Amino acid sequence: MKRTRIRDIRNQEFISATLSATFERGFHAVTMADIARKLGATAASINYYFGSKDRLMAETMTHLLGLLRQEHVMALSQAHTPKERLRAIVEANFSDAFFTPEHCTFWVQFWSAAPYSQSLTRLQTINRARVRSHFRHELKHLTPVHTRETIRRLIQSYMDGVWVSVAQGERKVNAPHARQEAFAMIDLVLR
Amino acid sequence: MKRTRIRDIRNQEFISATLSATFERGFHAVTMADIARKLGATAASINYYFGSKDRLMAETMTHLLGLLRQEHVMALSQAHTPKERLRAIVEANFSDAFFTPEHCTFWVQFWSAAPYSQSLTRLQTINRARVRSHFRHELKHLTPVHTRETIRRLIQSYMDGVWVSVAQGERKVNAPHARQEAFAMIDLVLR
DNA sequence: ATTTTTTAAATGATCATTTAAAAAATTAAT
DNA sequence: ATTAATTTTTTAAATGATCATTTAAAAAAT
Repeated sequence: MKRTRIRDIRNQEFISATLSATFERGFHAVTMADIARKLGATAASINYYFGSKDRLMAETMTHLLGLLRQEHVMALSQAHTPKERLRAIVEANFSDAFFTPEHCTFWVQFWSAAPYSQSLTRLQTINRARVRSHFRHELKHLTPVHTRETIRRLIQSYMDGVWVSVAQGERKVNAPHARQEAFAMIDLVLR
Repeated sequence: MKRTRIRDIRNQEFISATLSATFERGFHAVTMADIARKLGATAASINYYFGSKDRLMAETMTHLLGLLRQEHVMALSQAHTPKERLRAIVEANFSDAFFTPEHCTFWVQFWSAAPYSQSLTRLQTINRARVRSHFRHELKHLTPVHTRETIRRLIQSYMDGVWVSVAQGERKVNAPHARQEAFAMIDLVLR
């Protein structure tokens, strides 16, 4: 009945602190102490809960992936046509909750680190396969087979690129506007 | 007359070694010793030539930026219409010499590190402003004003995204095919 | 009492950078 | 050319700083 209250709270808190500290200092420069300081805690307690910095980073990323999936599911519940379901993917990526400077920054740094870490590579592979498969499924109904993969890569690359430019601080973050531009992109690209 | 021969040779060699070692180990994980080892040299000699690791990284990036500009100028010399000049930007980004896994990887890691380094931010800002201005100039002749910025961002984000997916090892690198898909993208997007 | 959580301090490893000296290359003088 | 002096290049070793992680004990909670 009384299953681990504190532990869950700390997990959430440290993950939040990780996002915030990483945004400020960068994925590799950020130290355990930086993250702990955000909560007035100590680096040792992070290890008590997460075991290692690597695991903390991986769990933070897992948290973001979960959030993305959750936003996707939510958007999907309103969608009833293939085109709407395609737009639901875009809506999730550029949702108010998900499309923030902290998240974009963490994500881009994750891209940069993933190829050099077993556990991050695994997360990356799973997520990208999931999104790819959703795209393929919806595009089946929307575009002829010979252009399908080109169009899928175009849409996916576009979305990745937007994240890059946000992480670069180049674009003030405006989720509704990002969604609008992404929808315009889809309309251009699907005839 | 006898101006610095060795120095120029070493600069080139160390920059090459930096690209190669960074590709293997990652921007932040790679050590001076890793890079020096590629040449059978010693970390101290990198400092003799570059002064610091930061400067080495910045100069490596400067080298890549120079290569990109050079490819662009080359492609531009064959272009005679606005559309051709637009395509020249794309050609440079996906040219055989430039569009390699090593370069894409270094570039993505540069994106991730740039916001946290004065000197890298500077390089980043200058380069992106340059490319943006070329795009704007050519798009003036190709698309109505009210969609112009949206289309520019679309094309630029697409290109950035392709780099991300290459750095992810997700896409086997095939420069001619990348150019072809990018040209298809432009045609879709410009009516 | 017992278990869980937290911390201060110790540990140990890794590096970039500096230093001081050796090695190579270059120049100048015979 | 051959030496000798000078300058440039290279290195091994020292330095010093930074961290993640461990440990052992204290605090809090149950």
